[in-house]
Amino acid sequence: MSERLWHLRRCRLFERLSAEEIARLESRAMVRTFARKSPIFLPGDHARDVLLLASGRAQICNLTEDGKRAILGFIEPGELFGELVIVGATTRDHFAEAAEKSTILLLPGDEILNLMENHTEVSMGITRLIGMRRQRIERRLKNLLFQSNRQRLTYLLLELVEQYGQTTAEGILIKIKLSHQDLADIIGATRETVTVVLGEMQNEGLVRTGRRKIIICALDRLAESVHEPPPLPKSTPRQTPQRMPGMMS
Amino acid sequence: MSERLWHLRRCRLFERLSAEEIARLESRAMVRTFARKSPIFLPGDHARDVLLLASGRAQICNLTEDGKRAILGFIEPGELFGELVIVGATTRDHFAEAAEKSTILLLPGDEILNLMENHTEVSMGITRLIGMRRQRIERRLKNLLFQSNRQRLTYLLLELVEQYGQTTAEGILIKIKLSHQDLADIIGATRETVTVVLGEMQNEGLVRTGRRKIIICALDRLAESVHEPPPLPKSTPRQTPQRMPGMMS
DNA sequence: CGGCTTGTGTGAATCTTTTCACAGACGCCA
DNA sequence: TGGCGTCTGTGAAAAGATTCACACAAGCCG
Repeated sequence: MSERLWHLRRCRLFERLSAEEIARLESRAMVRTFARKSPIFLPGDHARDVLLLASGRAQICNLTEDGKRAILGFIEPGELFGELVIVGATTRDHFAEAAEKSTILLLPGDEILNLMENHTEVSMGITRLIGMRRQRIERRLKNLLFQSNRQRLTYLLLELVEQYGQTTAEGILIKIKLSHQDLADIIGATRETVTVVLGEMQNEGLVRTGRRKIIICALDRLAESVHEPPPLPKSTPRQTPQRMPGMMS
Repeated sequence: MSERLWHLRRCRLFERLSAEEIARLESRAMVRTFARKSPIFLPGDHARDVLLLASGRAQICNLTEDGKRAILGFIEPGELFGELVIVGATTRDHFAEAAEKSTILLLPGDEILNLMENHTEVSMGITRLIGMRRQRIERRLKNLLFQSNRQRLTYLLLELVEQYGQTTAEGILIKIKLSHQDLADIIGATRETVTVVLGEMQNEGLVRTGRRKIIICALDRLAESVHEPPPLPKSTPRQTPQRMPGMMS
C-alpha cells in the first residue's frame, strides 16, 4: 500500500469514503517531507492545497515587518491545516513551519470540495474543524486583550495543560518542548518578561521549570489566580466514543 | 406575508430553498426585538438557536472579570451570528448586545443542520461564514500582538475603512458611530490613550475627528505608517441594494 | 431654555514592559 | 571530553500605557 494511502486512511475525516473515492484522492495527493525549522508555506504563497500533517509537528506563525514571530498555533499529526483554501482563500495568510522533521500530504482543495459536496460527514467535519479553531483563536484573543503579561502567561499555561498536559508524580508535565522565546511569541511579550514571570511563579510554588520543560505544581491555584475553573489535563476527550488506536498518542 | 418569512427571504443563504423548506424554517423561527444596549445573549447561556439580525446592529463582546468590555466584532443586518452552535457549541462563549434597537430572528440550530445536509450551498455558505470570520479574527490577533497602541489603532482604522468607509469630499468617512471608548474596547487600550493617539493623528493631518465621527484624510500615509497597502474603501459591496430610510444619517 | 448624560481633551504620577547588555548553564555532538 | 550554540537569569535605564482627577463641549429631553 502506498504511503499516501496509508496516511489518508489514518485520517478520521476520510474513513467513510468509498474505495474509489479514496483512490482518487490518493492519486491526486502528494507527500513531502520537511526538515526541522524549514518553511512549509509562506504568507502570500498561492494556495491550492489543503495540508495534512502525517508526522512531526508544525507551527502556524505570523512574521511582523520588523522580524518578530507570533505563533498562532501548533498542528499535530493527523490534523489538517491550510484548510481555509476551502472557503476561498487563494493565498496564504500565515507562515507555516515544521517545528520538527515532518511529513505532509498535500490534498488539492478542489478535490476536498468535491468530497464535501457528496459527503455530509466530510463537509461537517471540515466545518467543525474551522469552527473549533475559530473558537480557540477567539478565546486567545480575549485572553490577550486587557491582560497583563502575567495573566497572559497564566492563560497560556492553562491552555497548554489542556492540550498537552500529562499528570505525573511531580505535577502536570507539559509534553511539548517550548523555550521562553516560544512562549513569548505566543502571548506577544518579550523573552525576558517570560523568564521573570515564570521565575515568580516558580517562587510561589505554582510551577517548576527546566530547560524547555514546564511542570505545573498547583493547577488549582494557578487557575484561581485568573478566576478560571482548572482545566482537565489531557482532557478534550474527543467526542467520538470509540477511539482510534494510535492516533494522537 | 409574515414578518418572519420576509426576513428569511432577504437572507441570501436561504434563497434557493424550496417553498416548503422555507415554510418549515419559518414555522420554527421566532422574532424578537431588543432595545439599544440590551443583551441578546450572555456568556454561559444555553445555546440552541442561530441568530439572524434583521435590522439594527449587534456587537459581540467579551466581559472580563473586572468588568471591562472587549468588542470582538459587529453584526450588520442580514448577517447570521451565534452560528457556532452548528459546530456543537452548546453554550455561548460571548456576550452579544444590541448596539441599536434591533430585531432578530431565532433559527433552531437543528433546523439549520438539516438544511445543511440537504443543500450544499447552505452548507458551504455556513462554512464560508465561519471561515471568513476566523480569518478576520486571526488578522486582528496578529495586528494586536507586539504592536503599540498607535499601531493597533491604525490597523483598526484601516479595517473600519474597508468595512464602513465611504468616500466623501473631505476624505473617507467611517459610517459607523464609535466613541473613543468603543475604539479602545476593540484594540484593548484605555479611552484616554485612544483620545491622545487620535489627537496626534489629527495634528499630523491623517484624520479629522468629531464626536463619534472619524474621517480619514490621508489613507495612503496612514497605511504606509504600518507598511500595509491601503484598503479599498467601501469594498465588500453589501448585496442589499435597498436601504431603510432614516438609518445612520 | 436649563439641566443631564455622554463624549472628548489634558496633565501628573505610577506601573508595566521593553530594551540593552551581559553571565552562566545546559546539552548536543564532533 | 571539550567546545559551541541555544536557553535561561538578572539589572538598570527608558519607553509606553494606565490611572486618576478634572474641565469642558455637545446633544437630548423634560
